[in-house]
Amino acid sequence: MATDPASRFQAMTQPQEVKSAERGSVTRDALARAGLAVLQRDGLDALSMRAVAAELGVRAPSLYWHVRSKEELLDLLGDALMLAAAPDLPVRSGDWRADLGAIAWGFREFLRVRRDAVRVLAGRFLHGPGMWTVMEQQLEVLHDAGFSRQDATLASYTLGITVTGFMLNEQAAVSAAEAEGRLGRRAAVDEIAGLIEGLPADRYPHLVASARAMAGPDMDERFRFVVDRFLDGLEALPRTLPT
Amino acid sequence: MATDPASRFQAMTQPQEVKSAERGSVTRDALARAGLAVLQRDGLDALSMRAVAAELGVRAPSLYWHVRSKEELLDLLGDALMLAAAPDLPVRSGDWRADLGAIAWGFREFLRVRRDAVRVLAGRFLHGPGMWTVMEQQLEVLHDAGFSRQDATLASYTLGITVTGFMLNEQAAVSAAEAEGRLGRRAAVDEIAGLIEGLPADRYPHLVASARAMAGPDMDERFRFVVDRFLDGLEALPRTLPT
DNA sequence: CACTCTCCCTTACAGTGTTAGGGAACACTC
DNA sequence: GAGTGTTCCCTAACACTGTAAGGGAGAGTG
Repeated sequence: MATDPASRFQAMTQPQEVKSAERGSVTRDALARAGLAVLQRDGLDALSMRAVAAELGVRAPSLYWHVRSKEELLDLLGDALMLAAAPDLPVRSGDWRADLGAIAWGFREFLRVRRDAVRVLAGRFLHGPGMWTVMEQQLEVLHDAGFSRQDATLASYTLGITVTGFMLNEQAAVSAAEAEGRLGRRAAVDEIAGLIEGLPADRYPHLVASARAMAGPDMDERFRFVVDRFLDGLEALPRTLPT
Repeated sequence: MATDPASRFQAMTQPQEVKSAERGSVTRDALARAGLAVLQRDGLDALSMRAVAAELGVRAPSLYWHVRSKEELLDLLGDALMLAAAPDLPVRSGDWRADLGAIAWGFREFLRVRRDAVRVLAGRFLHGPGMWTVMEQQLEVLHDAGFSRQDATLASYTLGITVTGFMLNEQAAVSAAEAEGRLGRRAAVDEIAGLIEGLPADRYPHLVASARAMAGPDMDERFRFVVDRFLDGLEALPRTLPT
C-alpha cells in the first residue's frame, strides 16, 4: 500500500510533525544530567551522541553547539560523577586514618554502584566543581591530621588514582566473568588460580607456589590491603602534632 | 573518461589483481605483532580491525577466524605488551625495596615509551605468559624479602594497579595538554593550579591554600611519592627474616 | 576420486562521531 | 516597526567502525 506516486507524494508533503525542540532546553548542565541518565540506564557502550540527544528530545548534531566533541561531553560527565560521589564521603571522626579510609571505601562503593562510572573517570584529566569538592574533603582531613600542604596534595592525588585504578580492575574482572556467563565476581579469579596451579613450576616457581594464595582474597580483602598499605605509608611521613 | 558502458564493463572484468594472501600467514602471534606495530606507529585510536588486517596483508573479516572480537585482539595485545615489558624490569640488588622500586620505575618507563600501552592495559583482565612473567618477577623479590605468599600476591597486585592507574592519569594529562597545543607536560598542571588559586576561598579553603603545592611536584616526584608510600606500607608488614 | 577442514575472500549492515549548511526565534539598534 | 545579528535547533551527508553471512580455493585424508 501507499506505493503509488500520488500517495507517496502526499506522505512526503505531510506536515511531518517537525516539532523542533524548544530553544534553550539544552544547557551544559542538562547535557550532563542526560548523559548520566543514559549511562546509568544503558551503560557506557550505549552512550552515543544520538542517545544523549534523544534523552533531551533533540538531534545529535545539536549537541555540538554546547560541546566541542564527545570527549568534552565525557569530561562533563566525569566531573558530574565526582560531584555526585562527594556526598557519599562525609566523615570526620577525629581519627584521620579512619576518615581517609572511609573516603576511600565510600568512593569505591560509589564506583561500584554507578554503572560504568569508573570507565568514564579513569584516564580523564578533570578540573571542575566535582573534582574540587572531592579534593577539598580529602585535603581537609589530611591538613587537620598535620600533614604538610605538599604531602597532603600528593596523598590526595595518590588516593584518587589508587582507588580508580583498583576499581577499573575490579570492574574489568566482573564484566569478564559476566561475559563468560559466570555468576559471582570471584569465579573468574578462582578459575585463573586453578589454571596457574597447572603452569610449569620450573618456569614460574613463585607464581605456581602462590596460586592458592591468589585465589584466597576476595575484592574486599584486596581493597583493604591496598588502602591499609597506603595509610601505613602515610603514617611514615612527618607531620605536625594535632592540637 | 571511462564512463561509457563498454569500458566500464572492461574495467569491471579486468583480472582485478585479487591475490588472496597466502594461507596460514596469520597466526595469533602474528596478529599480536601486527597489532603492536599499528599501535606503536599510529596509536590506539587508529588501531582498527582493518588497519591490523592491512598490516598483515589481509582483509578485516579474516581476523575473525583467529579472534572472536576486537576485544579479544586487545587482550592479546595486552599480554604481548606485558611480555615486552618484562625484560625491562630485571633487577636483584639484594635490597628488596630497591628491587621493587626499580620494577615500578621500569614499568612506568615502559608505559611512557610504548605509545598508548597503558590505555590498552588499563581495565583489562589479563592472564597469559606476559602477565605471568611479570608477576613471577615481582613474587620472587617479595618472597625472598620474607613476605608471606599471601602478602606477596597482594603486594604484587597492588603494585600493578597502582602503576597502571598512575600512568593512565599521567598520559591523560599529557594528551590533554597536547590537544590544547601546550608543549611540555607540566603546562596543564600549572594552568590548573593558577585557576584553583582564583577559586572562592570560603568554599574550598584547603584547596585554595594548596594551589601552590599542587603546581610544585612534577610527574616524577608524584610517582616517587606513590611508590615510596607503597614501599613504606609494605615495610609495616610482618616478614620472616632473610637468611 | 570425493569429502572435510582450514582460512581467506567479498558483500553488506547498522551504527558511530562529526561537518556543512539552513532556518526559526529572539535581542538589539536605527 | 524594520533590519540585523546571535543563538540554537534542524536535516543531510560523510567517512569510518565492528561484525555477520556466505562463498571458494587449497590442503589433508578416506
